[in-house]
Amino acid sequence: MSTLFDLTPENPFDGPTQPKNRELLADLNQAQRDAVTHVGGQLLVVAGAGSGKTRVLTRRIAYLLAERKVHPGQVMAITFTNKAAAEMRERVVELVGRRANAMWVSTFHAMCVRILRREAKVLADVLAGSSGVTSNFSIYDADDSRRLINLVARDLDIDPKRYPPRGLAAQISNWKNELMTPLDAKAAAASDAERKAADVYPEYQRRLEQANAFDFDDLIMRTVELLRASPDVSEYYRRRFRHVLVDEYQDTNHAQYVLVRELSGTERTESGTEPAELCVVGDADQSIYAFRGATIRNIEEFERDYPRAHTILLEQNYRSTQTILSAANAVIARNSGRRDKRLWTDSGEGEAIVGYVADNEHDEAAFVAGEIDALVDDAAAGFKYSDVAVFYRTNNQSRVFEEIFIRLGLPYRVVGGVRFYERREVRDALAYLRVLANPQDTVSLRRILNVPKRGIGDRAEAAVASYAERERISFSDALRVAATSGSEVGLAARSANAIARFVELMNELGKLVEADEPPADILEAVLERTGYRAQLDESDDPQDATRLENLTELVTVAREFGEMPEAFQTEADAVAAAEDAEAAGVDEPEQATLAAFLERVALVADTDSIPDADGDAEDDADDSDDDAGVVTLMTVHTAKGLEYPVVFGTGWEEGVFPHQRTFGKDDELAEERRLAYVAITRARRRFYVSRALVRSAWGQPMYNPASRFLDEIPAELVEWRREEPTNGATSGGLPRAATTWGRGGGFGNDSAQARLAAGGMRSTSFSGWKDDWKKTAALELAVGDRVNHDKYGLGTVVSTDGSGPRATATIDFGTSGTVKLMLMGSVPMVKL
DNA sequence: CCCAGTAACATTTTT
DNA sequence: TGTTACTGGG
Repeated sequence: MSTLFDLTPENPFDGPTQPKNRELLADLNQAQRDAVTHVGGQLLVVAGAGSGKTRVLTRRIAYLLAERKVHPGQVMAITFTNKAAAEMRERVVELVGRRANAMWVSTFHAMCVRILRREAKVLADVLAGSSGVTSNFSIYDADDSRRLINLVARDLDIDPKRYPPRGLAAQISNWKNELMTPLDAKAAAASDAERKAADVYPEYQRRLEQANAFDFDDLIMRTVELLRASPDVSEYYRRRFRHVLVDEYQDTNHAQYVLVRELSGTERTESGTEPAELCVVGDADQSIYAFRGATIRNIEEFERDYPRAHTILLEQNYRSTQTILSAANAVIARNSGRRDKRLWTDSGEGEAIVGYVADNEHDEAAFVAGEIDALVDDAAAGFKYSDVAVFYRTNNQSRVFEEIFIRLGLPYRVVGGVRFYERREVRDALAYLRVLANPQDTVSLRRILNVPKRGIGDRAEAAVASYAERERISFSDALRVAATSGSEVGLAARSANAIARFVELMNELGKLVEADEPPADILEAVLERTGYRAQLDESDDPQDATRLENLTELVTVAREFGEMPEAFQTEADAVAAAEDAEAAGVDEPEQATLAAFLERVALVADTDSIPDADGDAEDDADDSDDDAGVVTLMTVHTAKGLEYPVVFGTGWEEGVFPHQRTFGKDDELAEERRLAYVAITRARRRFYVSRALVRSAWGQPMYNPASRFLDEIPAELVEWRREEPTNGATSGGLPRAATTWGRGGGFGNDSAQARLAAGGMRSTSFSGWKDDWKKTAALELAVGDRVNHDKYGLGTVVSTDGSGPRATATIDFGTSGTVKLMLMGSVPMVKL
């Protein structure tokens, strides 16, 4: 059975593929081959899940280079993630060799940054509202831009209660995604909230310009504006890139759509440049980012916008069993107005989908954990932990899984949530670097002005801000005035002195930048000289210890970046960057280095570290005792593009998945359904679906009926391991039943939870734990205690957290690693 | 200026 | 229920 999967030519992660040029087409099906070899005009490849879309893209590029003698420098491939870009480049290099490195393969955003930095001079001349922009501009992420919007809204006396900054930010972002200027927005604003946002928008843009900064949306929008405003620039890129390829096309928003159109062109230019060959690959059924501005319209109307476009459908799936595909097909078929597409495979029916109805979320987690245990134990099945993924709709659902996985000692990893570069200490440190690279960066400057505390309080900051406003100078310049003549700005001597010391500090650090010190050294200096590290060192808050570690990690990242840039940017990037810098007249390498590091950090998400099905995650410097890897937990959204032999789809309940918020909104419900489709189609061999009759939502027990998506899976495909009890209180499906189930603490003894409790596993009942935990002797541990754990062996308690049923201890088990364990109930561990 | 208490909030999030 | 952001007292 498993050989069926191993032998499929498709899974691009499997096995070495090194076809010679002639063999670029050998292992492709007809549709794939057509897509690879198609010549001319625009090509739309509608690639169903698992149909080998990445393979088609990479082969097409390889084919262009090897067979059609296209120069690599003429190829631009655009993706959404750095990971996808790196992967694509790597595979093309595997196919045709290193010269492929001369291609531009990058994300939309990275590509735009590259163009904007390169053309900064033109930009300042040509574009209204960009005269303050230089090539060392900062990139503001969502958090930065929200801060700035917050400042602007406050200045405009907008009530943050009625018009929360995040709402304003979202609205402005939407407008930018639609390429709407502040004027357009003003004209279009229909509601009160929109009018407020339209008031904020122009001022926000002004402040961005003043800060020499672009937000994420600007990167795209301003590039479009640049291409439109400057025929020379536009012509340059059109001539240069004769082949434009776009991955995940269904996720493009309007601005990105126009960007691609501007880059590739629709007709011959005056100077005789023909439109580039444009190849876009996507799947409307996997469009799950409409809430961020992605519009299916781009794919659905591709043919209308490009009347001569050719379309190719990839429907043969090389990933999943027919059972899984049939389920996915049946669910997605309920969406109206879609292009009919039915995935199929010749690899056989496979196992039935397994369904489970749990009493509550803890029972559901117990079922999942138990099942994973069984799958991995079953040597004949041959599954490793790393073959398994657990999906949920919202991040907060990960908690129960973590709890039980910890209790049972199942190795796991949660992907998503708070990301490294979003941690406060990391952002603080980076803010220093950004100010050093770009002193006009007001948001970063104000962020670190009094971090660590140095006596520049809110009042002083406000005084400087209003002085800057009054004199129409930047905050940074105002700060310098305040440092020399505090009274001019209206400051007490004490504040002025504090500011003077701060300015002096930044000047000192600035010398390091000018001296072309490597980013890591500058960062070290920042951490030392600002007292940031010292402050954390002195703290006895255990969280601060983690913060220190994160900062050390950041230094390491910077160090690696400085020492071997090839680990971060490819050789071609380096060459092109140098070339670009030269073209732009940027001949200050020290700027380039720090700026390059910051750019990297700004445009990189750390989803890049998702452990893949082979279990060798990039930054998995882990302590795993065996090579079985870890179970991966994540939201369905982050699962897009991935695949696992075994997938657990959890929380398939009305109100959870589909989410409550989407009720009554057809378009959003359709997107939820696509999300369900994505979830199912991630599975290669086994798919599990589960739901809980009762789930605590914000402290209150909620009774949730089965998800409509569950009902849409043909019944004959599902083998129910446990169904909803038909007797008793729950049959009515009324909220009052929730009380019965939620409060009763009882569960049928066929539940996974009950089995777990009865089966001698180290567990007490979950729903009754509030009453029970006191009876069960919880292990009382203190820092420094030595313990012996059945699974991990000898260890030392590093820290403890929580109390009562939530008590946990972080224990260093030496070679077995450091593990966080719950102490409630009978842990398989004794205190020595 | 700092912290602690509390009110308000609670999809999804490639960049 | 758990977290985060703000406010007011010390």
